[in-house]
Amino acid sequence: MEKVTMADVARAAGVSKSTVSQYLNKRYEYMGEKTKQKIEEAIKTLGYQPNFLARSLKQKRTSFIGIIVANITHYFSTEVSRAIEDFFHQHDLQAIVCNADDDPEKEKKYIEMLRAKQVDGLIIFPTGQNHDLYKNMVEQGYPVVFMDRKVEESLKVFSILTDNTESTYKAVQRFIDKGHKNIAFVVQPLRVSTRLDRLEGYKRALKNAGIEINPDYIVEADIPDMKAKLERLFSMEVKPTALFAANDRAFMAVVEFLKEKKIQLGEDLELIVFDNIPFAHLLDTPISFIIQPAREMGFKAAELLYEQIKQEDRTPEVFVFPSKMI
Amino acid sequence: MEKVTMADVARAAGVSKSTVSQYLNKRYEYMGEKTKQKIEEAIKTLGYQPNFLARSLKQKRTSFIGIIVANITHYFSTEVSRAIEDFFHQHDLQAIVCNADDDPEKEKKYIEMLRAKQVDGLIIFPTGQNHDLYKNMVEQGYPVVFMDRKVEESLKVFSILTDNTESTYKAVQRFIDKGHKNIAFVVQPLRVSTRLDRLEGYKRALKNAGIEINPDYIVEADIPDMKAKLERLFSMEVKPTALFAANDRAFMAVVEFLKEKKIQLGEDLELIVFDNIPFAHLLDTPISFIIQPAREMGFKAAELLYEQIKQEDRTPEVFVFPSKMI
DNA sequence: TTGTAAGCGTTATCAC
DNA sequence: GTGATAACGCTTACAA
Repeated sequence: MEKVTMADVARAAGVSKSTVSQYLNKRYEYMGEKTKQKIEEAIKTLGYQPNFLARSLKQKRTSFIGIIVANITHYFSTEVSRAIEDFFHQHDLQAIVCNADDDPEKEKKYIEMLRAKQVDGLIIFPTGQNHDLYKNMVEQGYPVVFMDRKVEESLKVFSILTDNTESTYKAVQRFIDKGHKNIAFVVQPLRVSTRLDRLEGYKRALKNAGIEINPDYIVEADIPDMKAKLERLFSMEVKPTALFAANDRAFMAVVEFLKEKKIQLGEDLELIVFDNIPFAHLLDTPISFIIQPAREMGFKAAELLYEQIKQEDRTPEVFVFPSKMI
Repeated sequence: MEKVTMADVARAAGVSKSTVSQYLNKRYEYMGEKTKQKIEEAIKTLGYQPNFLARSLKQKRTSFIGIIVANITHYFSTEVSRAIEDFFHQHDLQAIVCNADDDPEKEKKYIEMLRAKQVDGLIIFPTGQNHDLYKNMVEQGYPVVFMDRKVEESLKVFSILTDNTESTYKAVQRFIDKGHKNIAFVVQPLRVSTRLDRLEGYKRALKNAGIEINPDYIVEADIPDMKAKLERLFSMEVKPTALFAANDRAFMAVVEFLKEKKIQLGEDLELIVFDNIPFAHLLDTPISFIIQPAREMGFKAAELLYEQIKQEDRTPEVFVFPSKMI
């Protein structure tokens, strides 16, 4: 195993550790040409590999940043993460992606682990249940950016969101314009702000059109239970003619259900989904998607985090990126 | 920012650093109950968070492992990575995923970076162009497992592969059984073993059936150039009636092309793809997929790496997981 | 231009 | 049971 250390190189080159360190950090302004060469050679022959851990300990930065995703199975999350990774790769930082799996305990564990391992900052898709932790980080001035979901208003933090209510409102409006009256809304448990905001948009659109909100048309269920609830929805006397899926996972559940029941998309039912799915353009079905500008959002988050890491002070702000329907 | 260190806790609790360390490592066999409580209290009031970096430096392990993926845009890669992450999560190690983007230079950079940062081991989807580096790691006894693609035979390493040639052979055989004679093979540059092996299976199947291999039916191109080459393929006098896409990216390019040209899948052309794609089951098109047991492969790789990390010696071996067509 | 020595925050080995 | 003290491998004043 590797054991060659800077001291070995120094010895081999007949110089001191500090000189080697200078060399490694490319500070050869005032370095003798021969010293430089001797070091170079020693490194080669010994096969020396610097230990960044030791450096990090000293410098108090690891060039790692963490991304804690509430649920990685949302395509949106992976798109955003990828954008963040790309940004940091350009700045020679490495992103570490952790999946909290919608579990606040796991989220907590990850936040603590990453902080213990001294990552330089965190971008979090919050589960929303760890306010104290969030607050703690913010108060300590630890670089952090929240993504996708709101955290308690009182926390002064950088957040990146999309216009959930607005976009949903417009989409449902579209259904209404087309003459739909029986519009279903399918969503996972309303624990998080995105889902609540989208529901709000749905309700507002109906209200605005003078359509009564029928609670039976609002299907709230965990993915495993969704099928059963959909079963109930589609066995109602007055079946919905349009359906809004509040995210990609809900959408998947719906499509699977429809396939099974042989309900024809476009004919028996119109569908709008909040979120993009990979290869959406491959489907030649008449589904509309509300697409968040994932890459832009990711880049912005990365940029905001990077500024904090570089200690460029700036008051926290919430950035809202509008989504587009296609 | 956080600055509370073990020394602070020790001082506050009126004990020595070593005792605190004992406490943190849950070695309270021989620890006075009151000392324990004093430490506990000091930690609480100071809000002490241990610094794992320092510990890692001392213990020479970081509880990080790296995954270097040749190209993360292959769905297979993300499936495998996820399985690996899951495995290590159970063992309290964190995976760091890096995307080499099919670029050997980038791969090299990542390998060096991760090793410099002292990750405990590496699972690599090799680009294949960094033999010296690979060799170097193996010779130094650094824990490493190769995934998906073969590296030079001479290297005695753990590898996880699928039966590329066999599976392709069978698939093409199926085309032939159905009466197809003009079977195209679409692939990205034949730089890597998987693609070569799949091509080998294709050729063998044709040969075995006494069908002459027509080089014009073998489309080898980078994704951006693929469209042009497909254009050429489908403007031949004798158009292919069946097409084998050597991976998901090639498949995507093909489907886009077909859509544009309004060529009907199933009617004008039959399609088999090597690789799964997300939501494949949503498509109600008559496409066959050759699916690698990604999770199993990932778990196996993780397990093999973990054994190495735990210093459980074992001679390197190549594991071949059969794929299945659906 | 190069060397000395003191950290960085832990853990580990011994004494006591 | 607990505490000095020396590592771990590097960076960084400060000296020389």
